[in-house]
Amino acid sequence: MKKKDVLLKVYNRLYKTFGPQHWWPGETPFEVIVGAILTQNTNWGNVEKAIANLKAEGLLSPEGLRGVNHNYLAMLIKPSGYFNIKAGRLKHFIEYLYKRHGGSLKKMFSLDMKILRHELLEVKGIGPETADSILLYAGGYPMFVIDAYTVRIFQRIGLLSEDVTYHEVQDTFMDSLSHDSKMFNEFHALIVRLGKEFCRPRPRCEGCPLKGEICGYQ
DNA sequence: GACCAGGCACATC
DNA sequence: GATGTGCATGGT
Repeated sequence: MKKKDVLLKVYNRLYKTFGPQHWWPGETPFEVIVGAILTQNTNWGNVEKAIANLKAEGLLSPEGLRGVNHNYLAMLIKPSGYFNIKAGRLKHFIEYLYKRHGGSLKKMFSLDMKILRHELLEVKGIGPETADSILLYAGGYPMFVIDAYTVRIFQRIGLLSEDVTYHEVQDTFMDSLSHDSKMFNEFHALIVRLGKEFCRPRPRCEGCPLKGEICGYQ
C-alpha cells in the first residue's frame, strides 16, 4: 500500500474512533504559543497549572511576560518543569516578538509560512516541533507537526524506519497529504490522543484502533 | 521507586 | 555528523 493510503487510512480510523479533538487546548494564539514552549518534554497537565498561574497574575500576554522578571516568571511556571530554562525561552520569544514585530502577533502571523518558520527557528529555545506547533495551532498555517508520538506510532506501523529525522517524517506527511490546516490540526491531535492511550514506549496494544489490519506491532 | 511526558541546546568525541 | 547529557515537575 502507498504511504499516502496508509496515512489516510490511519486518519479515518482515528477520527471514527475518537472524533474531533478540538485542538489546541488554549483560548488565544498567545496562550497557544506559551503552551507550546511550556509543554516541551512535559506532561500537558503540568503545563495547565503553569498557565493557570500566569493567568491568575494577569501576565498571560506579550506585555505581561515582557514586564515580569526572570525569577518571578520561573516561579510561576514551576509546575511545568525545567522552569529556569523555559522562563528564558519565553523571554527569548517575547524579545523576538517585540524586536521584529513590535509586539504584534498579528504582524508576525502576516508573514509567509516558510519565512516565519525560519525566523522562529532562530529564536533560542524554539526547535522544529515548537515552531510548527506555533505555525499550525496559533497561526493557522498548513504545517504538519511531528512529535515523539508521531514517530513512534508510524515506526511501529512500519511506515517509518528507525533512524528517520524530524524533517524526513514531516516530508512524508506533507508530500502525501493535501496542505489543509484543519486536517493537519485534527490529524496531529488524534495522533497524540492515540499515543497517550495506546502507544507509549511501553505499548498497550489491547483495544488499539489500529491493531490488526493497519498495525501488526506485537 | 522507576518510568514517562505534545524538546532543545550544548559539549564532546 | 553522530551520540550523550542537563534541564525538573508531577502523574502512573
